[in-house]
Amino acid sequence: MNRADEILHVAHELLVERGYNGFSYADIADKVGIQKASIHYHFPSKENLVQSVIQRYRSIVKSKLSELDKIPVDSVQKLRLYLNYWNECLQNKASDVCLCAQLAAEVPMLPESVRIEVQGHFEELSGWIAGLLREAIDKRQLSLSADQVKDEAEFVVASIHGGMLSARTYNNGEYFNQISKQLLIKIEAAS
Amino acid sequence: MNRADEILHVAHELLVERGYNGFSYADIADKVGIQKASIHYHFPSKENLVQSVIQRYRSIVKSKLSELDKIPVDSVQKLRLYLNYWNECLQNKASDVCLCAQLAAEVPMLPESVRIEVQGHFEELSGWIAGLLREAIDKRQLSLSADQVKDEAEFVVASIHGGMLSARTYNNGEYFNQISKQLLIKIEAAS
DNA sequence: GTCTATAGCCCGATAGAC
DNA sequence: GTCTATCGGGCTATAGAC
Repeated sequence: MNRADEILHVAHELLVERGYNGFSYADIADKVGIQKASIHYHFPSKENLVQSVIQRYRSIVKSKLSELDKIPVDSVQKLRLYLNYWNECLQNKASDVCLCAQLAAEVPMLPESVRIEVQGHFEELSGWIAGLLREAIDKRQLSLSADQVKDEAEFVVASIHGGMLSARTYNNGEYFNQISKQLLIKIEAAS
Repeated sequence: MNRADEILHVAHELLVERGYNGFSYADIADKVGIQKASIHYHFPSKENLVQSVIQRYRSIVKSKLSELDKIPVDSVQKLRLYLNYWNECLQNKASDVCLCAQLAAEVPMLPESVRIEVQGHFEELSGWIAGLLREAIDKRQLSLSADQVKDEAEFVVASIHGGMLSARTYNNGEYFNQISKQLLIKIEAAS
């Protein structure tokens, strides 16, 4: 891992833990073991750095979701695998939420380039979930009309992000686990 | 409204918009039309000020919820009224979310006294919703076992807070409206 | 690429006059 | 209660040596 990647990795951790306004170049420098000024060589501004962190995150998410898509299981099971991934993260550390769910709280203050990336992730995630729902409808595993799919997908996204917020607030990943179980029960109830 | 209340009111607005790390005494001073130092006379530290803002918020919430409890409608309708309240807030301004949902994202960084207030609000809200669910079960409007009530209430809280996050991210209160509609559909489906 | 040094600004908080 | 002035420190960012 080269120095730029190292900085992106540490910045990601700090962003998830503390948000845009809650971390500084000094924090990164301490963790990486370099000086503040060296970070500016790789990423000229904080806005640029954070945008790069999110772009990297989004590309990782995209590849993980397409890996999920390749697994030969039904679409509700794919959603279950996505929820399990976050459940494992949150059981280890209750504040280890999705980067974009974390930054969503700061959206009104974020530089525009960063805000656009956060919105982009939300759209991509709800788009992926909408795809799962359509697949389940086609296979008669779900009885939902086509014009309800988008709203249902946004509901699923909101429940997931809200579950992360609850786990973080109570400092207990088990809240996310229970909330995601309730979510799956409700989705499967519409079958 | 005396000066202390005025400061609390403005600090609340700034906190909801920008979070704990996103606003300063200078911001409050500008909006109220006084000097920074004057704020310290009323609230010696930022931690103290924010704790006071949340305590005031929680007491207002508590009185509004007990007003709702007095209305002679069924419990699902009470939840609908709670959701409608937030829906109106978010239609006017998509970033006008619950103070504690906003601060939840910053929980790992908050001073302990503030974090405790945020957790307290979460518990109180989910407790109120659990009460509604039990009432509906007693009246045979909902078929849910007693040991599912707490998880169901936490799920409702998470969906609401996640809906606020989505409205803020997309800068569009309509997202909250749709998400809260989906939530009510799912709750009523279990009847 | 990384360093030291520093500019320029904002932060929370305090002292003391009025 | 509110003011002016200021302290000590943190912030992002830049300049320039190595």
